[in-house]
Amino acid sequence: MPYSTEVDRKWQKKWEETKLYKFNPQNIDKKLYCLEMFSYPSGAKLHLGHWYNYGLSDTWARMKRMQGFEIFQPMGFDAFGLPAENYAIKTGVHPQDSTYQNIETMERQLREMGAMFEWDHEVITCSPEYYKWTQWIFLELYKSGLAYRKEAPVNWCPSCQTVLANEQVVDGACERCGTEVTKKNLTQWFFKITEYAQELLDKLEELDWPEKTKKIQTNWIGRSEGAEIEFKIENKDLSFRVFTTRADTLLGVTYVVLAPENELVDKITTDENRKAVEEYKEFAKKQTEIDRLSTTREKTGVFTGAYAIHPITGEKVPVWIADYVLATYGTGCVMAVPAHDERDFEFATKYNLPIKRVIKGEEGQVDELPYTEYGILVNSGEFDGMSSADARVNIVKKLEGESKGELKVNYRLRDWLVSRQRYWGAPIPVIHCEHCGIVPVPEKDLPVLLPYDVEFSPDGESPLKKHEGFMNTTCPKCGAKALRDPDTLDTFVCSSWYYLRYPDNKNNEKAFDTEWINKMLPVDKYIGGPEHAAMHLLYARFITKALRDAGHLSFDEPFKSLVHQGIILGPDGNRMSKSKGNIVSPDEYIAEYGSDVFRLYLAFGFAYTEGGPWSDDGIKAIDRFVGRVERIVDRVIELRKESSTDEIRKDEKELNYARHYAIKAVSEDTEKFQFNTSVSRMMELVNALYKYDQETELKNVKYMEGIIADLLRLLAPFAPHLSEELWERLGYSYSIFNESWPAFDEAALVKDIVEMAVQINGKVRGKVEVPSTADEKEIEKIALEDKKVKEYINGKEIKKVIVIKGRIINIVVK
RNA sequence: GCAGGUGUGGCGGAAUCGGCAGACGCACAGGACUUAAAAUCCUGGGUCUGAAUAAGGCGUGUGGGUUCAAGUCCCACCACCUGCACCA
Repeated sequence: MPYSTEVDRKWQKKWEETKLYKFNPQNIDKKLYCLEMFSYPSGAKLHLGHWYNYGLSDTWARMKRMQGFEIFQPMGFDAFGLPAENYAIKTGVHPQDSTYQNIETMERQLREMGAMFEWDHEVITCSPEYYKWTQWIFLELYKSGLAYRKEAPVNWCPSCQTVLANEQVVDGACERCGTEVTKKNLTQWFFKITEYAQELLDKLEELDWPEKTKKIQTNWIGRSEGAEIEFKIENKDLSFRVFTTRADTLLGVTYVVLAPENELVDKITTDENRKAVEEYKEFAKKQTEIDRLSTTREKTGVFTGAYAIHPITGEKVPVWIADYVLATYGTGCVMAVPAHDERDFEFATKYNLPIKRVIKGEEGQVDELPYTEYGILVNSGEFDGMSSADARVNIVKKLEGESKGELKVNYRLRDWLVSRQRYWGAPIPVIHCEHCGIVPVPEKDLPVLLPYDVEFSPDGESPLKKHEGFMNTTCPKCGAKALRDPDTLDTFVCSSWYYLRYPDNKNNEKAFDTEWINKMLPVDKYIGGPEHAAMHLLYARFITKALRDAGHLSFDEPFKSLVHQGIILGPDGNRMSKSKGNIVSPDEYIAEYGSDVFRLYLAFGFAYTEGGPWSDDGIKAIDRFVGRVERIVDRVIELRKESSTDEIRKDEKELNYARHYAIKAVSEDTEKFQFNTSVSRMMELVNALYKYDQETELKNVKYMEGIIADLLRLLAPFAPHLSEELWERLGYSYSIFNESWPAFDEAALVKDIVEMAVQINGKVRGKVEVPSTADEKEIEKIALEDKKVKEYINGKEIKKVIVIKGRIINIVVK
């Protein structure tokens, strides 16, 4: 039958019945773990982005299979999370019901894609069998001291009366109602990812990841080398430390600034200044995200009335508070050097604080204040004349002797806030007991089940808090009445370990078997969107390292090699969105053309990592190409009945060249996820076959058929159903995916005669044919004797002749 | 503001280490087949000057540079995109 969705269904059924793609653990030595970022079942359907990600990853994996690898390619669902809950608030449909319904639809669509997914290994993060182990991981981290609780400001929407996740804050406003988001202090759970900051940075080097992504992580971790320097408070037994990268400017300090939230503030504020300080703290707290993000905003602050003692000069410097100092970075205190820092300069100018130059530029350099470059120290006593680079070390060394300072590395990375005051997530498995404090739920009592009958309309409190049956429990330690933790885990926790569960998803005893997982992991190829560069990919790396240190696995990095697919835009060149009405939905196209045509278009129409605008004409072109392949297969079947030769003549050699050129290029390009050029090379091979059919009177039909068979082997990963169908039509045995990937013959790629361009003074003026065996001298001779070339060089002096074998001849004349 | 990326025909996009720019395809034009159309098959093509299958000029965001040779390397700039954003 001609290619259609019927063909798709026929082969999907057969593949499933014969369990063709089932991973065989016996072949563990050839295992290849190919993983795509699993999908979030919020929309009811699979969208184009899923197809682009999964379809072409499957193409890559299929080639690898044919090259002899044992492929493990699982699929699952990242099923907890806010969209399902928001949908529930809007429509009243329970998140669990809508989620499982969406999963069902998406599973069906994923099957229709015809990928090799191991459905036996599916994981769904909202199922108790899965989140039991998410909770277990939380407890493992708690045991290792990597999970802790502290009060922290969280995003708060005053209109919805609820806490928002960072992703829900769009440009400082609530994603749902547009109200400006403020901060609210709540006691929250954190994972101590900062403890791994250095390793997360160091190990990036050895990963086969896009450089861009590594750069994003490097910036996100934000390592900064500097020093901590201690200042004492005048007349009090109190001190604080500042973090600075410019210890060389220490002698230029004219005041110091604490973050308004710093706990020292209350202790040092004088009575005269207390009112102003309290007011300012209140003002700082009310700052909305929008205000804070505004870069044009003027700096504000107030004097506390207290003075600090300069650690070197012993001078008094005023202590201010200002919200340009962040409580969460460094020590939450800074030394202000207005002469050499733009922010301090602006602040000092506004509040009439002294400005003292301590660095001057090199001779002749413009060094107007604020001068933030390195230079030579002045006004710095014993350090005068020293370079900034030397001074920033020497000054700290001097302080070190008096234990008033030390060199220090700081990171921009913050600990990961994992608790959410939301319903649709994994409950945090701890119990709060009046007598024993925080008590982890014993492993045997896991999972802490998420109850179904919960009122989840938002009113600022965790929905679980209102569920008495859930909240009330007994303390596992002392047996007294106790309460459960009402918060749920950030969904990024669920997705930070799913790749560990896939290979051992049925394990009831453990999250995974250590020995087995050490064989199956790390993931050999991970494919997904670049939007996860900082969050998911960093969290997953952290969880892997934490579990390694807890003794549960023995590898350092979860994803050896990473590829990001690009984004497919609407036909108008804009990002697809409902409001723009430019959404392309895969289903209609698949119904019309079949899933292979759809996949093949995705492969051919875009540079994989770039993406680009969708085009209906493009998919039609692929439909035509598929027709051409089908017709040439039918043609050769017909030719079997006609007379044939066994000779390998010039035409056969030419056709063979096209074959091996295609094999080589498709192998190399597909390996690199360059699907578009791979398809181009197959088109060229098809064109060559048509030419042979058209122009060669008496054909070597056997030879032609052999080349068509190779074409189908190359095409199989790109158009699995079609290729399987045509393979069968040719009478070959099931399945084409048990065939091995064709190898190319270097000898077939060597032509007897090659054409080379001849340049005169860098411009192409002619072409010559030279035997491929000719050496440079001979090539030069042939070129110089060429009639056309002679005309150009006639009467001119030949200065130089450059011959690049197989490429070009350049004759320089005067 | 800082960091990174991109810029190539009417369009999607190719071009390994600096070596014939525009592979492959779309759209377009011409031809074959057909009563006709569609489909199919073949041919053409960066652009400008030329009747031209003659010859030549100009061409990879802009301006310089290195080189026998630059889309590719170096310097400066422009536009768009992404990430971070008072990080001391």
